[in-house]
Amino acid sequence: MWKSTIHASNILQRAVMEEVTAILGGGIRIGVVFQGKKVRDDNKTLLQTGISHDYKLDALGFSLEPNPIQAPQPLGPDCRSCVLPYDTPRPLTRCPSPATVVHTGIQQGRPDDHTGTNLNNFLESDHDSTPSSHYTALEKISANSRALVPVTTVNAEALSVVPLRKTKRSESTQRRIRRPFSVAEVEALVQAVEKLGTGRWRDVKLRAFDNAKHRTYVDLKDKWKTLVHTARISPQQRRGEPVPQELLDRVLTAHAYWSQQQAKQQMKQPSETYLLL
DNA sequence: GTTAGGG
DNA sequence: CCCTAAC
Repeated sequence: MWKSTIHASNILQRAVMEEVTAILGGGIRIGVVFQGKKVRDDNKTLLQTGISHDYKLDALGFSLEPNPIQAPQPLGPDCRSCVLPYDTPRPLTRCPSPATVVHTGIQQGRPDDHTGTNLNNFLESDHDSTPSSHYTALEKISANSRALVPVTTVNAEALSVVPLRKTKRSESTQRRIRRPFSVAEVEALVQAVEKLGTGRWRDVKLRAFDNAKHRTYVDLKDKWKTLVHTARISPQQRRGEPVPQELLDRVLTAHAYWSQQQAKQQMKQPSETYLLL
């Protein structure tokens, strides 16, 4: 009976949680959340987002984020343990960079590229172990610092229901910081997959990202999944540093090749399971 | 520990 | 990215 209530509260709770947790150290920002998804103010209108002012307003929520200048900064390279012992709503435990200030001009352009351009055996091994790098914060800030607040009509009810309770994972595992793949990394991934296929991520990792501590084979597998998707959508729908079309083409080619390859292998070994039956 | 997929 | 069922 109270399903709808739970739903609404979950959305807001999660929204607040995510914002307060992942962006600490970022700039002050008021993000709008719709159906559990943050609404990017990129170039999409509320309408395009699905929010059309009269219904589903209960699915709208907002989130407030701490100002970077005020955000605590007594954190060292490893701040995974700076969490409050109590069920506080996600304390400021990130490792933001104090000196990092919003570069109002970075909007779409990413300050990312800092990775060597040597494709063959690039492999970054240093600047990756420091979560305090400003990239994350900068990205978020530059991405959308223009606070938009069309949350006027939000039901006071829905808001009041927000548990604002303890955040799961709080004490334990801190969500890893976002690290967009550079074109160089994509190049290495593609090259490795073309050679090893899409079912040996462990090997792909060892082959092309052996010294990239922050890239696990699961990450590579996930990245490949998004690359295939990216290659299929229109260039206009893609985000982040554009990946050379040439690479995306190779992704589709390799994906098609290994897909058939995988199908053939399953044809020869229908699993000895029922050979035993 | 590694795969494979959904969340 | 995370979470995890399967293996």
